[in-house]
Amino acid sequence: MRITTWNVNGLRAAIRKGFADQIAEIQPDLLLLQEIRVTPDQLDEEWRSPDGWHVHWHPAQRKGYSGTAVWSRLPFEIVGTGTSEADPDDEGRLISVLCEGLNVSSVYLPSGSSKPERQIVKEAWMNRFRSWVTGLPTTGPAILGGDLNIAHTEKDIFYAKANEKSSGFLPHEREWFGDLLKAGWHDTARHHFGDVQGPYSWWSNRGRARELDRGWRIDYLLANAAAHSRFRSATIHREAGITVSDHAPVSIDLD
Amino acid sequence: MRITTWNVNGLRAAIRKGFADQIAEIQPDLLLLQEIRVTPDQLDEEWRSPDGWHVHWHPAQRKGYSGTAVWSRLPFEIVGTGTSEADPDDEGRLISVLCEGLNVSSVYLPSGSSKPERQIVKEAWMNRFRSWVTGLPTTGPAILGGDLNIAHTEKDIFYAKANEKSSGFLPHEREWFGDLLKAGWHDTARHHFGDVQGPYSWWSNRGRARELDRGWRIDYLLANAAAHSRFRSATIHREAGITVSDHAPVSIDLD
DNA sequence: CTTGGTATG
DNA sequence: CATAACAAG
Repeated sequence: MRITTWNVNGLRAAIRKGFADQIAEIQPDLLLLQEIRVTPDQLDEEWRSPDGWHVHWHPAQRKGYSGTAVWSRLPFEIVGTGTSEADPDDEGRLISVLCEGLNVSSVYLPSGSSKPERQIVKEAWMNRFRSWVTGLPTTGPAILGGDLNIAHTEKDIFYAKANEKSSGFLPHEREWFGDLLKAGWHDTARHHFGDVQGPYSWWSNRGRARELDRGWRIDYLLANAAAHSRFRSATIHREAGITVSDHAPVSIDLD
Repeated sequence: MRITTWNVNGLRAAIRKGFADQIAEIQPDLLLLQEIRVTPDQLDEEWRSPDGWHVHWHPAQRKGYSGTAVWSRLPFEIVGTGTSEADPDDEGRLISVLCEGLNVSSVYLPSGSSKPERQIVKEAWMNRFRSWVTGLPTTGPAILGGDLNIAHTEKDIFYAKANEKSSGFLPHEREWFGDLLKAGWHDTARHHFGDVQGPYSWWSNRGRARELDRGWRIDYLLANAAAHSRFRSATIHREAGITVSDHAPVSIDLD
C-alpha cells in the first residue's frame, strides 16, 4: 500500500493547478494533506466528497488558514484530533485515523519563521506533540506523516550554515526531531535514500530556489517498528508538485 | 487639442494590462485619471515622471484607494484640490489645473453602491461639488472631466427600469446632474452623439455586461460655454479600455 | 468580478 | 513570492 503526505499550500489553488492529475499519477492508497486552507463547505461537492475516496477534513477555525485532511481508498475510523483532550486543535494540525489496522496521522507543525511569537507557539506545539507521540499505543503499526517544519540534519537542507539561526533548523528543533528517532520512529525517506544530500521536499518561492534545488526536507513519513518492518520504498515526487505547491508530495510503499 | 478622461481602476493593474499602448493610440494632450489607487512613490520612476509629460498626482491618504491625476503634454499650473479650503480632499477626488488658459479638472465622485454610509458620503460630496462648481470663475474656458458615478438619463444606462433605486441612477442624483447642465455646463458626448441609447463608458465586471454592452455612461467631459464654443468632437474609446479597466476612456477634441 | 492591502507562510 | 480574507467598487 502507498501512503503519501503533501502540504498543498491551499487546496483550492492546488486544484486549479492540477492536484487531481498529480494524485492520479502518484496513486496513493492513503493521502495525508496539510495546509488545506479551506473548510469542506467552501469546496464543490466533487471535491468535498471525491469519488472513490473516504475523506475526513480537519480544517482550522480561522478561514483560509492551516488545516489537515486524510483521504483513503479504504474505509477508516477517526482515532482523534489534536494532542490531548485539553487541546482543541483549532488550527486543525493533527488528525489520526485507523485504516486496515494501521494507525496513520496527518500533522502540520506551526511555522516559526514569521515572527518570534509564532516560534513560541511552534515550540509549545512541539512539546505537546512529543507527549502525544509518547502516549501512542506501541502495539500495532503506525505512521506519522506531515510537514514538521524542521529539517533534521545538514543533509536535509541546502544552506545549512546560513540557516543555523533560522526557525526550522535551530539546534534544539533538530534535537527534538532526533529524539523522535531515538524513541523508535524511523525516518523512512532517509532510510531509503541513505546518507546523501537531500532529497528536499520544500523550496522557497523566492528567487529560483526550486529550479536550483536549494530546498529543505521538512515533510516526513515516520514509521514505528511494526510499520517499518513492512517498509519497501520511499519517493519524493520532486516533479509532481512543481505546478501545484511549494512542497513536493512524499510517499512510502508498505507491504 | 484632445482631452481624455479615464477611470483606470488601479493604475498599476492598468499598466500591466497595456495602459501605455492605449494612451499611445488615443494621443491625448491632456489626460485626466481617476481611481489611480497608487501613490507616486509606489511607481517606478518611468511611470512617476513619464517621458514627454507634465504630471501631477493627487492620491488618497489611504493606500490603494481612489486618487486622481492630471497628465499634460504642455506645462500647467495647479489651481487647487478639493472643493474648498475646508475640504482636505484626503480621498484625492478633485484636482484642477490651468493649461494654456484652459481650466481643467479631474474629478472622481464617491460610489454609493457598496453601503448606505457611502451613499451619504457621496451626497455630501455632491453638495460640496455643486457649491464648488458655482464658485468657478466664469470668464475663461473650463472642462470638468471624470467619473461622476451618476448616469443622467435613460439613454445613459442599459437597465434603466431595474436601476431606478440603484445608487448612480437615483432620481435626485439625475436631477443633480441636470442642474449642472442648467448652470451652463455642456455634456459634450451627449451633444456629439445625440439622443441615442449610450454609448456607455462603464460596465460591471460581473456576468458578461461588457460583451453584451449592458453599461452605464458615468464618465463625462463637461464644457462651459467658452470651452464648448471650441468643441469639435467626442469619442468613447469602447475598445481601448477592454483589456485595461472596467471604464472606457472618454475624449473630446477642441479647436 | 476585480484591485489592492494585509496576514501568514 | 504565493495563498487567501477582506474592503471597496
